[in-house]
Amino acid sequence: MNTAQAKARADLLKALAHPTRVLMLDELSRGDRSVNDLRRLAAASQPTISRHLDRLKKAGIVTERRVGPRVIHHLACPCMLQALSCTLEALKSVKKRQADIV
Amino acid sequence: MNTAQAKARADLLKALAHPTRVLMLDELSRGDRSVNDLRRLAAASQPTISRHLDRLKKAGIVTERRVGPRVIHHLACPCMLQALSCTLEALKSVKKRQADIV
DNA sequence: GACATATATTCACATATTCGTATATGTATA
DNA sequence: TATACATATACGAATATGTGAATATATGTC
Repeated sequence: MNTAQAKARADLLKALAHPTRVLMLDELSRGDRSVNDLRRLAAASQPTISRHLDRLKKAGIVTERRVGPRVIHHLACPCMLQALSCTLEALKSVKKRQADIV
Repeated sequence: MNTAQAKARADLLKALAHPTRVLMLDELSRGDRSVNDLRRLAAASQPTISRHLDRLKKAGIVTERRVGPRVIHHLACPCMLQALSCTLEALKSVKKRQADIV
């Protein structure tokens, strides 16, 4: 892997690497959602949610379409869900190892 | 998914989300490596490499053992490689979508 | 013990990220 | 056009992250 490739991958991972965005992607995996829908998930202000979504859009993970006054968001890269499920497995593995040491 | 779970997952993703650490994990997927081995991959100083490794260790993704004067690093969480391969697929998907628009 | 090699830590600084408040924009409806 | 609702952007402050230079620590060899 070269440097440019590594940077592109790291940028994609960064786009995921925030608790609020993790929650958002998990929710979007169950269907398209408006900004307000997603806002209810996280304890954050509306502008904050809007910016997190913008980040996901810029990374190309999420797309949007306008329906009346709302902007509906769609998970354009379902493959990124694998990265999420993979963190769950990793967490289990880390916990298990720590338990073995103790 | 609750907030604590989302934070734990995001922390794990953050540990991966840096070009140098992406390169390191890719290299460690092919076998255990010393700090100096990994240093050759990335254009960074020795202290910088050391701290990136520390970050991976604290996240539980990498373990270390001392062999003589060297510290050998081992990928303890091969499951995290899925997150890496998944970014490759996502990058392809994003590029394809952009090409379709153009 | 003196010295070379391998790795870690401290420090100071630059940059990036995240956030809420305030404000602007877009859309629908009366 | 006036008003309400949904979403986006600008701004400034707090915090986190990344970095190299200098230095400290650990290990092996002579």
